[in-house]
Parts: sequence; structure tokens; C-alpha cells
Amino acid sequence: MPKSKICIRKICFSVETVKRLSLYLRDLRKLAKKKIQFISSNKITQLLNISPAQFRKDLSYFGEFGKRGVGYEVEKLIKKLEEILGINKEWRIAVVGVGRLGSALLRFEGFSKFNIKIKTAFDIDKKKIGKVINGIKIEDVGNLERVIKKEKIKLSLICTPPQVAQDITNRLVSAGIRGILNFAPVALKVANNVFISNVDMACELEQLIFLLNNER
Amino acid sequence: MPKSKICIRKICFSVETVKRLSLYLRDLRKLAKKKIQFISSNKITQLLNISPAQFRKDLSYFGEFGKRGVGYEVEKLIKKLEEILGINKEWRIAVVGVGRLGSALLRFEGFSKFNIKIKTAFDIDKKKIGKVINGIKIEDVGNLERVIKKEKIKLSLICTPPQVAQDITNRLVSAGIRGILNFAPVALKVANNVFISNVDMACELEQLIFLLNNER
DNA sequence: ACGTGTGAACCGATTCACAGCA
DNA sequence: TGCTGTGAATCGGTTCACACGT
Repeated sequence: MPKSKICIRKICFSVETVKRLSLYLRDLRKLAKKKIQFISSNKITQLLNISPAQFRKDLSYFGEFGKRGVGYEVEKLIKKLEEILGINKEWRIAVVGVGRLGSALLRFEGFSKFNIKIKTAFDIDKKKIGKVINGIKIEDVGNLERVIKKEKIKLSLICTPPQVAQDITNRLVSAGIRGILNFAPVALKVANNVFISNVDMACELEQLIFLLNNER
Repeated sequence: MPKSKICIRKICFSVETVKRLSLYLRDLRKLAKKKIQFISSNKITQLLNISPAQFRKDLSYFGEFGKRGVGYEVEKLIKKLEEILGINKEWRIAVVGVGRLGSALLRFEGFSKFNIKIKTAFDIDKKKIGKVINGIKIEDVGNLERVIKKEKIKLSLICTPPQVAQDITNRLVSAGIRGILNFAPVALKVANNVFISNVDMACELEQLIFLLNNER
């Protein structure tokens, strides 16, 4: 599989660059809280296990944000990154599947810093439908298309059992969803104008097991 | 093959290879359930968005498991992968932080297929300590070192707030933990004989936002 | 003929190293 | 001097292409 590349104005970079920008932003905000005004690529990357050259290269795809001999102005760079990442406006998302994980995500506070707002949730279980968790009403999955279209939601999390994840995906896409964060342990098939990111906790743990098991 | 045994330690491959092995295993098990006996690299990778060459290369680091002209015997390959991945024995793990996410993970069934068993959980909240979730007793985080050492646990999940994650990490490592799956949004510092894998849901979502925001 | 296993070629991401500027 | 920005060099993972075995 060829790795998907992102090209903006003839400049190409990988999704890894984008993930790192999020990490930079998170640390810059911590620095801002500590009232630190300037930071060098060397200092900030020490906290992150990333090379200073990588940091500078990542930023270079989007412009010149530093002052030679000085470093980067923390507040200014935060603004720039928020702009680059597209989180200066609110992103409304849906959650499909309000089981253990789904309901944990409905209460997850970590999204708000990126201006992500869970707007609606769906489940098939009659006992859950109508309930409100953390201000989010659980809808009947039968209404999925209608609600997604009405609310013009473009992003969704999938926390369903794996057997139904592909079907849900198809329905989400036909309703206008363009990005999916998938927690179900299956590879979803979508048209190539739909973006998918997978979070596979069992595989991540398995990787650690392999490493421990093969030391030396 | 005599070659593979000797060379496995000299041959280098990435953790991506290991993650893919987990994916292969998952799909092979599905095929086994459907009573499919043989599968070619071509067929199995169609389901996974991975190239056939990648599949063969990944396996080649560990030996020769296929029959030329035929493909791979499903049951046999499952056994081999379980062996390679080190999940022919049970792995006992700990969970630190029984908040929304932590308690969802205590109930998560997806680990069992990889022979992963959550043995113990820790929290600081007196109201949670002593409770039992899904058969797992929540211990006082004050007893972390003692329990980890007593149970000889080598793997842990961290689901604490980010502010305390580094402190918990230090304590886990000093108690003998060698692998950490970190859900807290911070970069943890550890000695290089400790393995860390990060699951950062906000960054994953942010990546999708970026893609949607920069189309065309 | 068919599909694996694998060295070689390729390609993209990371790092280097230094010019350029405060 | 100090640190950024970036073309060039490097490094490593993926894919190619074909020899080999069935």
C-alpha cells in the first residue's frame, strides 16, 4: 500500500507531520501557561523525543515562524498551529456505538482543546436510546442518516462491534461523513475521498508483548 | 529453514511489521472460522489494504510458512503467528487510573484474543478502591509497587490524568514494569529498556480534521 | 502454471550540515 | 554568537521482479 501523502501548494508531507504538529501545540500550550515567551526547537523537542531538525522541517512546510538566533514566540506559534490544524473553528462529530468505550468517549474531555465537540451519539439498544450522557442525547441508529445530514456532521467515531462496523461505515459515508476514527478491530473499506484513522488497542499492546518477548 | 533461525536476530524489521502480524492473525482466525484451509498472500491482503509483497516480506523475517503454488495453510499460520507474537502464553497486565477510559478498558473483551488478561487496577479515589469491575479488584494506588512486584506484572496501561502520568510511569518502572501502553496525552520519559506505545485519540482525530480542512 | 521467498531497486521520511539572519 | 530554514545526504521501509519449488 502506498502511503498517503498530503500535498498543499505543491509541498508534500506525511500525516506523521500533522500528528506531530498536534503534539507541538499541546506542549506549546503548557509553555504558555508557564508564561514562557520564547522557545527554541532544541528545547521544545527535548520534551517530546523528537529531533530539533524534525520540528523545524515540519514547520517549514507551512511557513517561517521562528526568529533566527532567538527561537519561536510561543503565543504566536500556538495561533499559527491552531490555524494550520484547522481548529480555529469548531468541529462537530458523531459517535456510533455507546458501549463501554463509546460512553467513555462521550465523557472524554481531551477533545475540547482541539475544538472538537461531540454533537450526537447513536446506538441500537432501546434501553440506551433517549438517554443523555454528558449533555449528548443518544439517538436511535435507525435515524443515523437523517441526523447526520440535518446536523451536517462530517466526522464520526465508530465504537461498534466489528461485525457491524462496515455497514455503519457505508451508512455514515452515504450520509455525508468524510472522516472516521475507527475503534472497531476491522479494516474498513471506503472510497478514497473518505479519510480513516484506526485506533487498535489490542495491536498496540501486542506490539509491546512482542518486544518484551524478544529481548536480547 | 536453518537460515531463518540464525538470522532472525540479525535481521531487522520495524514495529510496523509486528502490528501487521497482529492484523494478519485476526483475519486468519476469521478465515479459520469459515473453514477456509488455504489462503494466498493476494487474497488475504485484499481484505486489509496491505500489499501482497508486504505480507510475504513480513512473514519472511520469521521463516517460510507458505507452499509455493498454493498459499498458506490457515491453521498452521495461525499457530506460527501466535508463537511469533508470544501469545501462546498468558500476559498479565495492570491498569492505572480507573476513570471513564480505565473502567471501559477493564471491561474490554478485545484483549483476550491475544491472551492478555487484566490482573489488577489502581486508582487514587477512595470511593473506587475495593470495588470490583469485571472481576478485577481496584487497588489503592499507594500499593502499586507492592502489588506489581508480588504479581510479577510486566505490562501496564496508563489511563491517568496527564499531570500524574510521568510519576506513575516512574513508579511502575521501578516496580518492574517493562512495557507501557499510554493513553495519557503526554510524552513519557523512560530508560531505553522500557517500551512505550502511545494511544492519542485527540491527535488521531485532529489528523482527520486537518485532512478535511485541506482538501483539494 | 501458480504463488512463495527474497535480493535489488525504489521511494519517502528523517537527519545532516551549513548558509543566512538577528 | 545562536538558532532558524532548507537543500543534500542518508537511512530504512516498501515494492518490484523473478528465481524457485510444487
